This record gives sequence, C-alpha cells and structure tokens, in this order.
Amino acid sequence: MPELAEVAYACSLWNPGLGSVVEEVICHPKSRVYRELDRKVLEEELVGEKLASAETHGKQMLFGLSGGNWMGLHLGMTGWLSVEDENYEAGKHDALVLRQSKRALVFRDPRQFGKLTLDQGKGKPEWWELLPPLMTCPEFTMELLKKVLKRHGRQPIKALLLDQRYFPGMGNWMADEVLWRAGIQPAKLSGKIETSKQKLLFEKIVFVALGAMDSVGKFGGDPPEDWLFHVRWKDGLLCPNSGEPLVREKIGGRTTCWSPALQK
DNA sequence: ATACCTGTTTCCCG
DNA sequence: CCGGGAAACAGGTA
Repeated sequence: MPELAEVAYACSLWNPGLGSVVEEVICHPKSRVYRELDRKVLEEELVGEKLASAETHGKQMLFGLSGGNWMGLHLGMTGWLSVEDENYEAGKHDALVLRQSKRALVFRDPRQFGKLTLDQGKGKPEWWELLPPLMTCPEFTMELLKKVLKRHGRQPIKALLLDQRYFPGMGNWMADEVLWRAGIQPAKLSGKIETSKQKLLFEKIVFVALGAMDSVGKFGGDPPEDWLFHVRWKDGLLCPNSGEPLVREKIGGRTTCWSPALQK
C-alpha cells in the first residue's frame, strides 16, 4: 500500500505515542525487516526513552527518541503502523511492538519487505540528511527534471518516475496518475519526451504529490473522485476523461494502467 | 492450484 | 564503471 501520502498518514497514526516513554520493545524473532539491525541493541536503546519526534520524507520515516536514538523505518510493500491498547499481544506478522503505559505502537509487515534501522547521535542521521529533495519543495525544479530525463533517456518514463533517487515517495499508482494527467504514454522513452510535455510532466508530478498529501496524507482514505486512482485497479474500465477503454499491462516491471486515447 | 501484488536490492548483461 | 532489465525476497488474496 504505502507510497508518499500513505506513508505520511501511517506515520501520523503513531502520533498518540509522542511524548511517552517506551516501556517494552517486542521484536519479531524471525522477521526480515531487521536486516543488519541487532534486536537486542534496539531493545536496550529504546526502552526507557521517550518517543520525541516522527516525520517522513518520501517513503522513509524517522522516529526520534529522547536519548539520542533515531529509528528509521521503511514500510516496504505491505508494512503498516497502528496503535493498539496497552495490553496488546504481538500477532504473527507484527515485526515490532513498542509498548507504552497507555498504548502499544505496532509495525506490522506480512511480506517483510520493510526495513528498520537505528542510528545514534545528537542530530538526525546522515542518510536522512542526504535524501533527495521532495517533489513538493522549491529545490525540486524543472531543471532537475530535464537533467534526469536526459541522463536516463533510454528508460521508459514510467520506470524512471519510480526511481527514488529523483522522485522520493513516487509509487506505482502515483506514477500512473502523473502520466495520465500529463498525457504521456508510460512506455515512452524519457529522452524522447517533447519540451512542451516536459513542462506538463513537471506540473503534474507536483500536482499529484500535493494532491495526494492533501487528501490521503491527512485523512487516510482515497484521493479526489476525478483521479485515475479509482479505476486503475482492475481490467475493463473506461478512462474517466476520454470514455475510451483503459489498458493494464506490465511496463517497467510494474502493472501500469493507462489511456491510449489520451496518452501519446 | 494458479496468478497477482501500492517496493527495493541484487545479479547479470551489454 | 555505467545503465537497464529481470529475478528474488515472502505471504496474503482472488
């Protein structure tokens, strides 16, 4: 589920735990989300510290703890956060449970493609500071987009949009939404996009990122009614704008929904 | 049983 | 060394 706005929303679900001490850390003994991270270290460091801050950047999350620990979290394909009551018992797919006096903060991830990290230090970890500019900030510019399109000119634009080095937070449904709105075929090679369409592409990237954060990011749920989002998930539906059939096919390794009538 | 999946990393190729 | 594509990761769901 989680791309840009869903990650922001999931992160906000742990807000009730801000300012409260972590009393117990329960780590799934097998889950792959720990990767290089030692479960024992995570437990020793977090127990007794307050959850002090929570923020997201694209698909990345960073939780600050009062004692100078920073827990990084990526939700992968099926990760999600929730708040349960203080007596909650970890379930089969609960990768991590942080128990506080009045609630339990839960990170659940059945497919275990998510990832947990821990850094220590006064300031935020270096990897966090080095994340690329958000699509909604002033440093994300038309010049940057042009450079990326040129550098990866042989890459289908759909595949390029999913590259987190340039479009942090962009996920599969967002990329389809952007290309549908910009009127660009997903398989079009990035280097072949006309100058006029480059401008449109830039505007739609920003529009979709802002619109998603404004709806999904704030309240969970779905984007506005007139988004491709609502018809992209199954075969045989019509393009809301042209009335012509939508196509669903694998492009850039991912299921892609697009409107041949509108996207050239 | 089969196919599919909102993400990333690794491996292999040219 | 690089860019690009496919496979792998693991389990739920249709």
